[in-house]
Amino acid sequence: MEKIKSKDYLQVTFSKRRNGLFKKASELCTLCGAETAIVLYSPAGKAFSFGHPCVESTMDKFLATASLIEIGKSSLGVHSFPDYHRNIGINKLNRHINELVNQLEAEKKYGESFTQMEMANKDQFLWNKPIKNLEFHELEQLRVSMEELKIKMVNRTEGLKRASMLSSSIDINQVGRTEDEGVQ
Amino acid sequence: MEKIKSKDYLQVTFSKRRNGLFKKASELCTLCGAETAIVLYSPAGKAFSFGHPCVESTMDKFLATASLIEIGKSSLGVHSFPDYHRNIGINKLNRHINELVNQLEAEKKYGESFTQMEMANKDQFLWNKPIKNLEFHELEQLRVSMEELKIKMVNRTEGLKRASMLSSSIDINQVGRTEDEGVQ
DNA sequence: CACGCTATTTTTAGTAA
DNA sequence: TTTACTAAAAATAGCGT
Repeated sequence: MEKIKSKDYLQVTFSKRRNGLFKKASELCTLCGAETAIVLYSPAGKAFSFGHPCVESTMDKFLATASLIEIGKSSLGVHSFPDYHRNIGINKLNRHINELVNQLEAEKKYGESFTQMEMANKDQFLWNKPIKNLEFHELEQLRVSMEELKIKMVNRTEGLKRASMLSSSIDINQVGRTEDEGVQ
Repeated sequence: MEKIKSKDYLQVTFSKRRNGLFKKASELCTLCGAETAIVLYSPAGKAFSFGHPCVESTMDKFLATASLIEIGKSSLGVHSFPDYHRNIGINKLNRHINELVNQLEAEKKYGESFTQMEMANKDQFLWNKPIKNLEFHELEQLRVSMEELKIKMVNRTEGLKRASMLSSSIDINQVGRTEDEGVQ
């Protein structure tokens, strides 16, 4: 099976097979209640997408758990391209993946508390005033607030560093995790 | 076509059809040289992915252009589910998309400078020492450093707020863009 | 690009391992 | 979760509109 050379046939084939692929995906969704996200770029550079319940939610879920891992770093390019369905080495990778998932979940928590800190903090007004204009007791309050933030940030960056160091040694194109995270 | 009830058959069917889907995708890639990203969550919550040249690059490309739009918000659920292949309303959406793309590019910049600030700042040692142990001039330096960070953070949260407000008014499940962005 | 048509190839359900 | 087998169902190429 090779790349089609005739531009006309290429377009027609792409169009047909795209519909076929999306139909298969939709059948899989209805039949199994699976969550899906598909992104497709035509040879002309046009984007098509399909998702259930929607592209973004599924992608987000994926990015939230597997994200920092450079999944498929050299993945389906060239050498392993025809081997998408093989089942070798998956088990070997599960340890790494689980580590990463835990890593990332911890990371996510920091991220959430961090965001809350940014947005909804009761000391928000302190952060929005020029420091020059603050009274001394306000300054002290801000200092405490900043120190809290500092801790969260340090933890967060440490988490990121650890996660990225871990992930840099992994190279996969298909990942199955074993437990957790019920659908919905 | 309905959701399979028997758990055993559901698993088998999912496994088979997942392979079918990935095979179709890989054929589409070789035949047409298309870029692809597929993410699948099994009914058990297990993640599978396929991508060419890799999941991340294709996703990134997609997210960079269409991202914060809640693509397929009500997408393939119920009403529009069988209409995955329709091609209506694309032009109407392009304006929104362009707005969002600009929004996101600005947003991305803030995010990057913010991350740099966190991680690679030359004052990093200040952030890693207990505040109690800092000399006065170091404290002053840290204060400046924090004030800079504060500005970035405020900008960042403002950007996020604006972007999410914009995106909440859009609702599509398939997007074709008309110009730009040649493949590769 | 989308659609109809049809011979041919491919995929799938159902079953069992 | 995967594989093997087979009859039945579906997708596709190649053609034309």
